[in-house]
Amino acid sequence: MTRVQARDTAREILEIIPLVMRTVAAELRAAGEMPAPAHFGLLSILSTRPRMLSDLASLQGVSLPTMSNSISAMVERGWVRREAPDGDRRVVMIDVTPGGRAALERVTRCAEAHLADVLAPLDLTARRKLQGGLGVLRKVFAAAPASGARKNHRTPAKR
Amino acid sequence: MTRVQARDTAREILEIIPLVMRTVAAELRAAGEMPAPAHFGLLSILSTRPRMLSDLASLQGVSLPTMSNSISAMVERGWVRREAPDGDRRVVMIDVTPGGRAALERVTRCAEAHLADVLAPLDLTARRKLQGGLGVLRKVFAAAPASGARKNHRTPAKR
DNA sequence: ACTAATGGTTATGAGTGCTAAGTTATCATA
DNA sequence: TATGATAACTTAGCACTCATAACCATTAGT
Repeated sequence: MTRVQARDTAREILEIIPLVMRTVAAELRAAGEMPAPAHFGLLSILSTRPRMLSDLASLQGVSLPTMSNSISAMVERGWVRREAPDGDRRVVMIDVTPGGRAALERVTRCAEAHLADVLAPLDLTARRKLQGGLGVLRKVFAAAPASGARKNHRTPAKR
Repeated sequence: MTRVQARDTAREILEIIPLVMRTVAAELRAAGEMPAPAHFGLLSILSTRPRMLSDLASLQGVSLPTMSNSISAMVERGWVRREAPDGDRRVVMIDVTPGGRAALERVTRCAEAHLADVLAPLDLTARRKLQGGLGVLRKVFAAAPASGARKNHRTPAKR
C-alpha cells in the first residue's frame, strides 16, 4: 500500500468509525437500559463462559482498571457476578447472571432491529462489500492491539 | 437482507467498530497531543471553512452542549477560535487557528504512519475490500443519523 | 411591547479510557 | 521461615464523550 493510499484510508477510518460508533451508541441508549457498547461486548463474551478479569481486559484490549470499573458498573446493574475460584485466591471470575443473559437477549434483538432498518436498503453487492470490509478490519485490528504495548499494563520495568 | 444476515452483521459491527475505535484512540493518545478522535474530525471539517456551532453539532450528530464543550476544550488548546459574525449576534462561528492547522497536520501524518504500518500487509484485494466496506458504512451511517431524532435537541415541544 | 423561537452556555450525571499507587495472595529463595 | 518479587485486583484522580435540564441572549412575529 502506498503512502497516499494509506493516508486516504487513514482519513476515512478516522472519519467513519467514530460516526458509526456514535450512531450505534445512540441506538443502544435510545433502546433504554444499555448504557454502552462495551457492556454489550462484555456480556457477549461472558455468555459463552466465565472469565478472569485480566482475560477480559486483554480480550477487549483495555487496561485492568478500566475493566474493573466496567465490571463494577455491570455488577451494580445485576448483570454479572464476581466470584472467587477455589484455586488462586487472587483472581476474580466474572460470570453472567440470568438477568444479564436476559438483558443481552433484549438488546441483541433491539440492535438487530435497528441495524436491520439501516442495512435494509443494501443490495447483495453492498452487503458483500460491507462484510468483506469488516472482515479486513477485524483481521487488521485484532492482530495489532494498539501500537506495540499490550502486554505490560504496569509501568514498564521501571527498574 | 434477511433477519439472520442483519443480525450477523449487527453483531460484527458491534464487535469490530469499538475495537477499531479503541485502537485508533490509543494511537492518537500515544502520539501525544491528540486527546480524542472527535477533535481530529472537528479540525478536519473546520480546515475547509469556518462553521456555526450548531452546524458542527449536526454534522457530527451530537447535541449542541456536547459540541459547545468540545469546542471549549479546543479553544483552550489554542486550536480554534470563537468569533461573532456581523449579522446575527446569537451565532458563534468557529474557525481554525494556525496552531490548529499545524496540529491537524502533525496528527494526520502520525495517524497515517501508524495506520500504514497496520495496513501494510494488505494486498490489493484486501485493500479494495476495506475501502468498499468503509464506503458502504459511510453511505449507510451518514444517511441515518441515529434512529429518527436529530432535528430537535431541545425538549421536544413539551406541550 | 410581548411572546415565541433560535443559538449558545452552564450544570449535572453516567460512560469510557488512562496512569499511579495501593492491597492481597502466591511463589521463589536464601 | 522470613523476605522480597510478582501477579491479580481495586481505588483514586484526571481527561474526554455524550446526554438532558435549565438558563441567557438575540431575533422575529404579531
